[in-house]
Amino acid sequence: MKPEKTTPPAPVGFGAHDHAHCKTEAMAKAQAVCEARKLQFTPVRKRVLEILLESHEALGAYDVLARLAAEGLGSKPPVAYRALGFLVEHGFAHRIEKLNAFVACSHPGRAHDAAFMICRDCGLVAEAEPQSPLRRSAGAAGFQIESMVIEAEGLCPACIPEDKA
Amino acid sequence: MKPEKTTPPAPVGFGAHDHAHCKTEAMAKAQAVCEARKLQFTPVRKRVLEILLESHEALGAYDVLARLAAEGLGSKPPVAYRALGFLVEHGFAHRIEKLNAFVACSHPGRAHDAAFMICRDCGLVAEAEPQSPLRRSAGAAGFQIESMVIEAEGLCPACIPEDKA
DNA sequence: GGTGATTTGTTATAACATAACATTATGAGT
DNA sequence: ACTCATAATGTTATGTTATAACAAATCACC
Repeated sequence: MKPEKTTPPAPVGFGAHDHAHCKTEAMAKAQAVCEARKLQFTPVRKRVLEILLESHEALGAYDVLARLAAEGLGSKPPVAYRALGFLVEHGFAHRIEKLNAFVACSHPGRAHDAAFMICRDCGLVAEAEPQSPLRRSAGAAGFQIESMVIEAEGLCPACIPEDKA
Repeated sequence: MKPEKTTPPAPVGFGAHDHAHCKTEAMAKAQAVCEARKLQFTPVRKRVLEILLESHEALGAYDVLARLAAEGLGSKPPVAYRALGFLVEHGFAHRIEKLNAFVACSHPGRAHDAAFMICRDCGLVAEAEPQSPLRRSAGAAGFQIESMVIEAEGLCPACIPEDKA
């Protein structure tokens, strides 16, 4: 449930990693991308990304809103939804459809499809490279994919009971 | 020589097909599976499946409910949600997370992952075989997948503008 | 420092979903 | 057929997620 310290292996989110580094790096990256693309990385947007980055759990828009409200940064749903929309639109966060919730992106900056593994026990969400053949088979069917979500729900390594590992 | 794929997992939903056959076959299959598993294929459940089968568009629970209500089969949300839950649980329908909506399953009877291509223009939803490598890479990461959704949104062959085909 | 676009604040409501409990139907055993 | 247990449906109420619409403030740029 609680990440320890080491350096990040493949699927980001599960297992030990330097989460402080994880956060500061993501914030720095977002900052840089916003400057490069002349996007306004406003206080609300910045704070929402920080909130998402605090853990690898997905947060609902209303969870985020509650945090903002507690800090006097906005108290009505559209404030949260707009900030989250901005973050998703520019690749700093992803929406997890199965949970109606949001997670910070594990490698922002470049556009990419994403695949997620969602632990139904501890709530951690790990982002992986999708490599889905669906893009190819969609092409064959004449379908033009504009966005794709891949989400798997189950048990993360830490939450699998001893006798079933 | 290139191994041409013939018919097998052609994405069901787009393109011309004998939809009447599509419907009656799916209903017959559901009927048979229910008998085999001693499930109660009640009027409400049957009717909801018929409603979903009327097209390859995804229907929201409240759309389904409106249809039921018009026929005197139930008028409160739980009626629709329960019937849809039954159909999804037993593989006769799928939930499309991106749309908060439901489609009839294109090949019910056997348990299976599903991948969907959702046309944002005409609303048709085609079901394809997923063949996602995520199951393998999840295994490598020690994650036990219990359910998986793959959903691509874009334009179906019929809705792609001439000049971009 | 004016101005046009963007962002935020706010009200109101729409859309989606389920908890809890009463009632009715089913079916299994006698 | 009767009874009990189980499963399904009906109903009330409410909870959760999301957006439309418009006003006010702020920003980017000349």
